[in-house]
Amino acid sequence: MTIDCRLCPLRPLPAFDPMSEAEVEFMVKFKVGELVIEPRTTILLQGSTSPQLFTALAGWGLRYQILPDGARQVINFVMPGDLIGLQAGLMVEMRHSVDSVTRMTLCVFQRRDLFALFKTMPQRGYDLTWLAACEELFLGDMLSTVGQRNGIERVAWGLVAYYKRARAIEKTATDAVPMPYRQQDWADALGLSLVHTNKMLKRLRSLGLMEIAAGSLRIPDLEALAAVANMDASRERQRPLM
Amino acid sequence: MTIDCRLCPLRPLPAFDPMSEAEVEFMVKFKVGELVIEPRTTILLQGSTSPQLFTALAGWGLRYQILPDGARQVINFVMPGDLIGLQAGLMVEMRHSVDSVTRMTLCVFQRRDLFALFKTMPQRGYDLTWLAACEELFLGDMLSTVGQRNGIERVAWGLVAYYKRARAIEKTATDAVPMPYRQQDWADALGLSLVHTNKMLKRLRSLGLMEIAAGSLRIPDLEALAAVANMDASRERQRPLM
DNA sequence: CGTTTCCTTGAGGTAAATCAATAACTGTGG
DNA sequence: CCACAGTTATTGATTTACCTCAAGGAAACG
Repeated sequence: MTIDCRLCPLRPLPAFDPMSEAEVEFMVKFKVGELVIEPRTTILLQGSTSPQLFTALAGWGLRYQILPDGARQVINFVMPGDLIGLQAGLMVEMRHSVDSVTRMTLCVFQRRDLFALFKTMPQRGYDLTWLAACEELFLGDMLSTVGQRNGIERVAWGLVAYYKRARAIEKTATDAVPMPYRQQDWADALGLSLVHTNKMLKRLRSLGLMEIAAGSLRIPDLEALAAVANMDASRERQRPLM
Repeated sequence: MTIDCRLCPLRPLPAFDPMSEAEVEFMVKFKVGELVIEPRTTILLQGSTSPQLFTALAGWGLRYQILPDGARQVINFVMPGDLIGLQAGLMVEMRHSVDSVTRMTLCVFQRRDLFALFKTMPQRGYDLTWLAACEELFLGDMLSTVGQRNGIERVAWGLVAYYKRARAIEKTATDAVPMPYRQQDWADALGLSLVHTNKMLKRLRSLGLMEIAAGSLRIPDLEALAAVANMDASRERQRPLM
């Protein structure tokens, strides 16, 4: 039994653009099923091709690339509402892998239906491009962080960006967001060693700027942490949901 | 006097996907003009909005982001055939700037015509998404480089990636490609200091792996340089041209 | 309750940053 | 054609932020 797009629990969230009734009806047909993935399982493998693409409906994942020498770069943290596998859907093969971290539920779409989407529902094609542009924008910020910020700034930046994104898809009013990721995941995302990441986190914690406990992250003063991160204040913008 | 899309000098190049006659005819109407930009001039400014987007028809540019503390991250090197300003076209404001490095000629498109493109020429909408996905893919590789590779690997990786891309749009059969960028540009792209970049370049040069002289780059043995870079051999894939 | 995984902390080493100064270009006007 | 000013490239000396190594402690897990 799968969730009907008409009743999608994500769409009403503040993170996402509203969708017309016609678009929702289209998505109902576009969605061919749901996939439940166990924790720490590979969803898409670097170098492979996939006949499907997905939207994360629930659960948390990890997008990463492995270099020939075995080093891992975490590209981003996959949250509910994120599109997975656009590369595989459009181009020939994936250049990064996607793993689940918690148990995940994915909406499944067929790659071969993708062109029909552009043809019969241009608004959705436009949204898809928008989504790809969002991703590009985020990766640009990430690149600036890893390329130009020092250790403490990188960690602070990562936490702020993560927190903002996670808050926008949380239904609850608490100031804590889920944090199912390991310090090693953060280290690989920020281009730091595990040890150094740990020390920077300790510093931020002792400054009272953040708290990670029991699988959740709390940031009492987002402005203050953003100041440490050497980043502008910018609120999370609404984006399309596929 | 502007170049007719039907006679576009870029489209026949091996770097780009072929285009149907109907698509070319569409582009003729979509293109509203040409813009000639002097060297070292800002084309699009971070934080601004633009009613236009562009395709680089000739010349070389630089896409970069400035952090609050003034640090500059070069996002990529803009070459002929590259789309400029998709972010500004889709979303509200640019999160990075684009500068010319040499004199450039740009094809100009209207942001307000963008949705019509999706509506009347779905294939072109699809191509645009593909292009955005290409960009995302590149930024992922760039992120892995800056996050995981050391100095010598970064410089080698940068040169190989640049060379492959530049070769695919060169008409000549020489093994040299234009190199109008400064070492400072490379340093800001790779997340290294100018001094260290210089030392790594010197090392690669003394190993006979590359040669930069008189504004052009020569790489006698691409395989060898790629080996230093800790990267897989992968040839440049054809991509859409707007 | 033993085993594995993850987090934490200290010590020492190193790649890369910073500082500083000179050399090689590039373009401009006399 | 040369002198001059302003970039850009090169090199050496010194410092430091971060990495690696190593080992103990705290959860998590069957």
